[in-house]
Amino acid sequence: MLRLTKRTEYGLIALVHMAELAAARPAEAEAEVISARAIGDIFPVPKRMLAEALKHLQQGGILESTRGVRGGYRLSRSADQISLGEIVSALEGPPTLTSCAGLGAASADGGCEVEPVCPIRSPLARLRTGIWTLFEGVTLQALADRSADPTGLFSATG
Amino acid sequence: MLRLTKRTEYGLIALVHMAELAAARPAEAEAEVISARAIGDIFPVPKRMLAEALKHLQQGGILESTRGVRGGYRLSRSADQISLGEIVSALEGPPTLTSCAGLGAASADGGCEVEPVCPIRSPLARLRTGIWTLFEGVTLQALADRSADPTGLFSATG
DNA sequence: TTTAATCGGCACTAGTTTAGTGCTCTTTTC
DNA sequence: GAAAAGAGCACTAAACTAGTGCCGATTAAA
Repeated sequence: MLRLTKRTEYGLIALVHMAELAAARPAEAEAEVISARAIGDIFPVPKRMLAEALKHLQQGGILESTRGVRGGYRLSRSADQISLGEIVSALEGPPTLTSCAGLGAASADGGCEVEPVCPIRSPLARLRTGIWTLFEGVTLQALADRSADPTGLFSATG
Repeated sequence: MLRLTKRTEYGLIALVHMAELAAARPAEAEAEVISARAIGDIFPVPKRMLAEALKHLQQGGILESTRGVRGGYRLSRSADQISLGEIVSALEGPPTLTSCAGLGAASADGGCEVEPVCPIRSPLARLRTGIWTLFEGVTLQALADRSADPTGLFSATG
């Protein structure tokens, strides 16, 4: 039912936490790394799943990782340069909405039977674009700013 | 990954088809019923699943049904009075986005461990509202109008 | 140089959801 | 009464999700 996965939830929790840490730091200070373990100690989430999410975020270019003792993760950019669309895309792939409405205009996994006569392909593709635009317009910064006016979240939408 | 179910796809196909039939009819004419079989003969979709979808739409108050020979379904209102939000809600329940972010502000299935310290509950609830607003703003009429300007779909968003 | 913390990759299990089908009952027209 | 159509219940198989286990690679520190 249009639901995000747990992995995405955990990833978002970690990212928002990192963004809050960044906001509390003086602007000139370099971001310090924080380990998956440290985040897992703060929030009662399955640590392995959290690590899984962080790994995906690193592969998606949203986090930078440092290995070894004292290693960990940090945001690869400032929080206002990271969009929710990017995050969700890294954690569970771009939203497809329907099996046939992939991002490329063409069909999907082996071809859809209905496609030649399908009356909803085009409208659903437009709808998918609308959702995507919504996600692209929300920054990690906006997510982390708890005092933000709700409508402010979607200011970049129209 | 933010995907609609097949049942929803089939339901949407049927609804868009009915809306197109309605558009081709003179305004004063009463809508004729069309059977699940007849729709299934037009579009190559599993007929039973289609029937399942139509049943849900009837229960959701979007379609009216007539039983018996010559029975079938028809739209309970004109296509511009039916929102995509209603349709999706009837076919697969309202979009929840996350397990904890139900429509009622309170928690969900048995209580979330993270909730007391969760940094994303509020922002995700706002995001869910945004998606929901998007869905509410798209009418069946707009979905059925294939020549519509893509941006026209989302005119009711901002 | 050894140890321990940390990320990185592969694989596995159990539970839930989704897709699709079968059967029977009720209603209604012919 | 026969046939067409919706309504309801239950079932199976496949796919996806959540979560865990294990081990290798890297690196700072003792």
